[in-house]
Amino acid sequence: MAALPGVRVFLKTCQSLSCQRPFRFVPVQLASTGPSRTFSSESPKQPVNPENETLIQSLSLMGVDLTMARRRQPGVLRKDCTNEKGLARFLQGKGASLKTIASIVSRYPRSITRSVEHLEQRWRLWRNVFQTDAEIVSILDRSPESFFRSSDNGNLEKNIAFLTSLGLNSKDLHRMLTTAPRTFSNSVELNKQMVEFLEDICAELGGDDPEQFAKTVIARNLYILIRSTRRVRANIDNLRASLHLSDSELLVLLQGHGAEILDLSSEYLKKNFQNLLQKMTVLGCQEADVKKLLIGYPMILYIGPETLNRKIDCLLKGGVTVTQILKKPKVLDYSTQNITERLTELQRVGYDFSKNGINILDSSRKRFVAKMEKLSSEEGNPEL
DNA sequence: CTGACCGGGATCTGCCATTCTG
DNA sequence: CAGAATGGCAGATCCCGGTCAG
Repeated sequence: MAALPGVRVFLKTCQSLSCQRPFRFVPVQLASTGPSRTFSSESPKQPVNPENETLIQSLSLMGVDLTMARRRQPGVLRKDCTNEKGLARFLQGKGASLKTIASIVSRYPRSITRSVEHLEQRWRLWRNVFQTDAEIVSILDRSPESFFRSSDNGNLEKNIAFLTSLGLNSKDLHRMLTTAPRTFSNSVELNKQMVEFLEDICAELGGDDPEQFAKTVIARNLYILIRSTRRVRANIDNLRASLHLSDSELLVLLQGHGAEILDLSSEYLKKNFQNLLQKMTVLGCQEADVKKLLIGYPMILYIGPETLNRKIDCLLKGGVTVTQILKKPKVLDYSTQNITERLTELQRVGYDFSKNGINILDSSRKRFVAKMEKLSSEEGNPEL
């Protein structure tokens, strides 16, 4: 937990921040020497500590949304020493537009407290994973917090080393830092906890290669490391309980597509499961059918109750049977809109699902269109 | 060539609560 | 104590195409 006080001290001392003091604004406080005065007049403790006017102006000039910044990290706006100019120059040098920079500072004001040395070091570390500055800029634009929330570069370095040591290759790391950049701001301890947790799960379930297991789960679900072990555990427990899975069945599921739903909010997962069970029961399915469905296609739990029901109803109305859905649940992967359109088109040409199956619903748009063209032309020349 | 099977790619932040630190 | 750092949460799919057996 105690993450290297030494590193932090070091970083602190080498920050060369530009100091802008609102020299003449402070005295208000200092002047209040008379104890009685201070006591009575300051009762509504509005300006405990006033904002740094010079800083405010500087930010304003940069186009920073002060209302937003104030709402997010009011303390930053009161600081005497900040580095907004250095930050702006630095980011510009990396190819960020002024608008992007303003947006970054608006959304994560603390970014202006980082020194250029610190920024350069952090950037270098990110460049271990990314090939270009542009990639990093686009992520900062998306999620400034991921880059700036932690000032601990040592920790970041250790994270990269740790994640690499798990056997994640550079492609995995790249995807991870792209899609779940927060992972790299977690303390290594936190990330280790999750990995150990996964390894324990594997061992508990009688798996023989916990490390491989953890790696597989993480590679399959890059969001795992920004979730709490509590959540992941709840999801695993729920899956096991609701599906009545044996240890080995569960192990297989988690290493397979089951991994992809582990990061869902556990309440959401539970709700979706209950809805699915109910829906399928109403449609005449046995629990065993549902279990098989889920083992074969866990991603179905990703779909919210309303969407799922709508899709299923839509398919049924279009002439698809429950049995066909059970056999080819991947058709639920597509949007209701997409499904509806295809069903309509298929109906128009008299496509027979009972004869041809429903695989046609699970194909890319390009392939579907090509197929439809063929069907229509055959309709035009019946002798073919 | 065709279709079934399968895996992969995109996407996922912004806020609040708690704990640490000077 | 203020501010910094860190942990945790809610939100909620869709689509494409390589490959291989037939």
